[in-house]
Amino acid sequence: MAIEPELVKSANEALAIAEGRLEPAAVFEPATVDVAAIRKAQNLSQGRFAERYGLPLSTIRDWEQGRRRPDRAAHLLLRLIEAEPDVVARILSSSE
Amino acid sequence: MAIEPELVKSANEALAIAEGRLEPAAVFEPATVDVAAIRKAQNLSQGRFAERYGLPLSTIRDWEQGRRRPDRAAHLLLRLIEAEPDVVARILSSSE
DNA sequence: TCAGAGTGTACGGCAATGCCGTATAGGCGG
DNA sequence: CCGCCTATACGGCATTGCCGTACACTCTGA
Repeated sequence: MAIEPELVKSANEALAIAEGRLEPAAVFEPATVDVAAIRKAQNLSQGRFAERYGLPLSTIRDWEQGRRRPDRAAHLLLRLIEAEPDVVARILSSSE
Repeated sequence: MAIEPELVKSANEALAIAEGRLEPAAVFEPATVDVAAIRKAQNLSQGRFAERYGLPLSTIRDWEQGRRRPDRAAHLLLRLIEAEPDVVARILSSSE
């Protein structure tokens, strides 16, 4: 197996970070969100949840089934729905 | 020019709706959002806006330049940012 | 007992977006 | 004149958004 310069570089970087000689770069957080949990905390079925927040049912399904991962905007929105469900619902209903 | 059965069908449908014989189907609202306006209302540059709400600058750009249109989740999020900027910022900052 | 409604899992599939990068241009302070 | 900030424009690929269909399970009323 040939030596991969890129891997060597990365390994040295990891070592440097581990030893505190380097700051870890911004990492792309897996950003997991338990959509089902957020939804269930509000006692809503997938359908009613989707309807309540104006999102496509199929998209909710994809998220819950792990087939797709919500992008950043969706991610933030979900956290808002989790923390302030009524505020979100109010904004949505106003002017729609 | 050949007759297009689909168009004829649509035309008849439109007529039926116009005459009240049929309910208009759910229409996909163009759902335009003036991201730049929302951002400027908060006196933020594209960069600071993106940073403030944890969104990729490139995505903000795409939206403002009309190259891409925010999907439903993003759309709702933008309306939340517009109406309740501080609530959104607060939720975002908590736990990140 | 069985048809039907409601809920959820699973997945095919295409158009469209998300997000990264680079090039270009105008304004501004040093 | 150079560097910095801000914004427009766009190439490009992986991934998602969203629609549709098929199945399985549970509950309810005829």
